[in-house]
Amino acid sequence: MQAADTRPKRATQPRHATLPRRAEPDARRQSLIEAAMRVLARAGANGASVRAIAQEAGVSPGLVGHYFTGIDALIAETYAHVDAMVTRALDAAVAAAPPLPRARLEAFVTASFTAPIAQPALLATWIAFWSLVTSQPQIARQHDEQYAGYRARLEGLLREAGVAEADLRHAAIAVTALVDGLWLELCLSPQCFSSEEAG
Amino acid sequence: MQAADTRPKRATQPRHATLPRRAEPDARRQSLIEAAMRVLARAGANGASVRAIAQEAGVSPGLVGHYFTGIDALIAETYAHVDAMVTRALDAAVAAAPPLPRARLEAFVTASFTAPIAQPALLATWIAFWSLVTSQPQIARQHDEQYAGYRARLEGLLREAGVAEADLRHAAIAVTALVDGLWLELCLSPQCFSSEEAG
DNA sequence: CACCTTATTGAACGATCGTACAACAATCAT
DNA sequence: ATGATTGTTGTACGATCGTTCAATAAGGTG
Repeated sequence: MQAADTRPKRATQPRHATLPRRAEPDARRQSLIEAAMRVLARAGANGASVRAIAQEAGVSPGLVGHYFTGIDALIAETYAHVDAMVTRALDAAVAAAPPLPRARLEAFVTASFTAPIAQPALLATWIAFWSLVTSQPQIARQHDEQYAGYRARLEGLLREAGVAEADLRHAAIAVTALVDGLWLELCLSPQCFSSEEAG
Repeated sequence: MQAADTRPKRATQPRHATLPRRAEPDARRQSLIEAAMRVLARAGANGASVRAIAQEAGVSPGLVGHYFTGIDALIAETYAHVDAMVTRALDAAVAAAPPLPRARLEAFVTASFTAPIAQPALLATWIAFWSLVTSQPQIARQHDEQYAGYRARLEGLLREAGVAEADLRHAAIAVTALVDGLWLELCLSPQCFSSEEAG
């Protein structure tokens, strides 16, 4: 099918000093996911193309198709990676708090507005992922699972803090919504707040 | 420049019974904005192209460039239109409430989860707009203005309800965040709630 | 009627998109 | 060394993107 012409095949562009030319598959996958995060943060959801991400990772565009079924799968895995990072940061904050239930809950909430979480750079990842939720059922399922995990962790903290079992679900939903809403406002327009508390 | 061949120029596709062939400019603009809303709701942010919107409106793709400077401007105006619709619905709900300050505030909040506001179809408009906020300063300014208007209206209701002047700003931000977070959860995963209240 | 204005069309352009695939290169087993 | 395996490249393809623009059609004015 291809128009078979001269076929110059030599590679010329220098790699920008990241991974060895032939890396272990896991490291390469991770490298692509992290490149996707950087491109999403810099260029937004519209600019996160296969070519841009591959160039950011210092590899050829064709390699993306070798590790992921498509660009949507890469974005989904990027979201899962960010979600895991957030979960890790929150768990660490809770573990580092004094063993009082109330303090652990507050550490969970305040950690959502500091550290590696509250940066507007992550917003583009969420937006790119959300834009796939409505159209792709598989993405919707992934979103439900990750959100359920978040709420389950929060419900555990609320139970420790003495919230009645009947109100547990509503309280977790409310706190989640409040945190998400504040986080969204914080990312979209950096203004006065970052020291709010809830309860 | 064009390859001048036979030039068959007759339009063949029947318009789907909307506007006269030559409409008043304002009506045509409105028609394009509403078509953009439908396409955003159906195909998401990725599928909202100039051609898809023009076809939905029953016009030629070139007409979009005649009424808007570009697709980003069309999305921005679509967002402004949705924002105006939401504002109108909220004001109507407040006006229809009993004249007690508390009842007016509750009407404002509960109206955010009913009527023409709480439908997941609007989420795609917000997402498409948010994806432009980080990269386009003009869009960011528009977002700030519209959000400030929303908060100002809410602050007025909170002042009537007896919230202290010092806490007014924080309370408005918190309620806004809570409403936005709940609305976002509601759109992303239709589950158990829609009868929550705050205060 | 002719004339002007302008809404509208349809096609073309260049750019970029996601994906596929044959060729190349690096590592490992033998 | 030789061959097998597979990470990796570079390019090509078809599709679609946003935008532009001469040509056309419709309405208003004289």
